[in-house]
Amino acid sequence: MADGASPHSDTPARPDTPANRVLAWYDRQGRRLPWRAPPGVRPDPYHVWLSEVMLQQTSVQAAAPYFHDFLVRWPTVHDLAAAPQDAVLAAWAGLGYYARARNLHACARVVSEQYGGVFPGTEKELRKLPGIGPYTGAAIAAIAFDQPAAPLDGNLERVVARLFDVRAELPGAKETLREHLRFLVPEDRPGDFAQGMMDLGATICVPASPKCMLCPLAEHCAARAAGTAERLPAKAAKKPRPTKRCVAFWTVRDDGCVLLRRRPQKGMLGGMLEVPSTDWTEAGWDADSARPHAPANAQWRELPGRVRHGFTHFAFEITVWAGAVPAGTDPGDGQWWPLDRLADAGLPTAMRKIAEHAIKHGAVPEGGDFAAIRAR
DNA sequence: TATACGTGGGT
DNA sequence: TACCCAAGTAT
Repeated sequence: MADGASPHSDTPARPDTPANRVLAWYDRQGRRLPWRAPPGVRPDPYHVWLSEVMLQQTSVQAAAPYFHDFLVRWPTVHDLAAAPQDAVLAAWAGLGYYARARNLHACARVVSEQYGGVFPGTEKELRKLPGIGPYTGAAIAAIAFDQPAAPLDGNLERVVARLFDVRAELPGAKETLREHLRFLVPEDRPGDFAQGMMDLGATICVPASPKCMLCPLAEHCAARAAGTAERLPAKAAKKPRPTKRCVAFWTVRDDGCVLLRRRPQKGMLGGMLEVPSTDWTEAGWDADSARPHAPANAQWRELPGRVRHGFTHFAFEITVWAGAVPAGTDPGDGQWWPLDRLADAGLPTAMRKIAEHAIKHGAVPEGGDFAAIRAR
């Protein structure tokens, strides 16, 4: 809760520590985020948990609309726990890192069924739940339960590395950073301190061209004194990214349905719907090698161009074949999905691109009014 | 410790 | 265009 000592207050001035500077700065900013409770109000652990999972490796801007949608749809952890997994995955579609959605749902079920819907209030207990790792456990403990925990995310890594001029490479330097951070965390308002540090990293102590002139910690900052702030934290070099290719089969039934298939629970896009395709390989496919993988008998037409999509660890390049099949065609291990409800399928972005590509090239049933079909 | 795992925006 | 980066976790 905010109680920064005002000039007219009888409260003795707080010592000039980095934590107090961050807290004073945090109070001054008054930054509002959808999941942030007003000053002095203890936030709902369900909201804190939901937002923290959505924010894992994800920007505030991307997560915000999903956070809102989830709360409207599933106001309590019991509601989320009672939802079918397919619905949760579809609602998560487009946000990425789909294991988060599977773990979110699993976690909701544990909290609902084993904890009576009440999130545990300690880092240790939180860490046992699916999808809650070192960062998220500490963040929930600090923000929702006022525990003196020290969440260390990408923002904090950067702020702490600069504050102490830690030049060792990440991820190796992480424990060093954690040690430094431990001594900064205040007993009072640890949650606000954590959020203040994250805000600082997001708005002032940014990766390129940090705004040191505006920084409340500038006088304490060793990297600023040494002139190294701009290039910290140091990071290990990354591996080159291969390209994987496939042929995707856009299979349209003449009553206006398209064939989709659910992916296995583990691995890329686990549990999500996809456009059936060959395996994804670096070698790629020619017509003769691809044809046997088609999900149905049809006159296949290769659509012009390629769909390209960038994943974290490989580039994805898709050739789309379109084919029409009659009503009654066996979906095999897939399912027929009405084209005019494709937006409800919850396709991950790569698959949405394939669908848009096919629709753009007219691969829809003849006669019907499918011109306005939109994926997603 | 290293790798798999999405996506969109910024430079 | 290409790379970096974002409130990381699981294995």
